Amino acid sequence: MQTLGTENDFFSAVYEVVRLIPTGRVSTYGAIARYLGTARSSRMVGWAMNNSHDCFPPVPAHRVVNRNGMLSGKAHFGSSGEMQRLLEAEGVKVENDKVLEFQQRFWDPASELAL
DNA sequence: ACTTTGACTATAA
DNA sequence: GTTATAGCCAAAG
Repeated sequence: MQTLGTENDFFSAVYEVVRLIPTGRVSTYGAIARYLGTARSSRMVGWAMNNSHDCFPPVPAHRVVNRNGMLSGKAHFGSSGEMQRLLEAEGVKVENDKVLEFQQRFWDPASELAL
């Protein structure tokens, strides 16, 4: 599935939103799911990320963390600390698998894109 | 077609 | 404050 952009699949919708996350910012599964109208499908967002490897353009999944700001999906990246390394490379400080100043770094599509 | 799972979240103790 | 449990939806086995 190449998801050419005209896809209306749940996965594709997630991919688009995640790609909209600015560099140096992070978002949560719940926020994305809620923006898509499926607030209670936060788990599906993560699942979509799992398939994100088949999606193009690549999805910056490292910018998506759980509501607690913890890198819940870091284990799914190639190497240990890969996710954290990417975040730090974008200016997002991470410590103990948790985003520092998460609330400050948090990017909510429902708020940022709603204007 | 049914069961299990999963990168979550909210609530209860 | 943390830890345990339940609810949730959609896809994979």
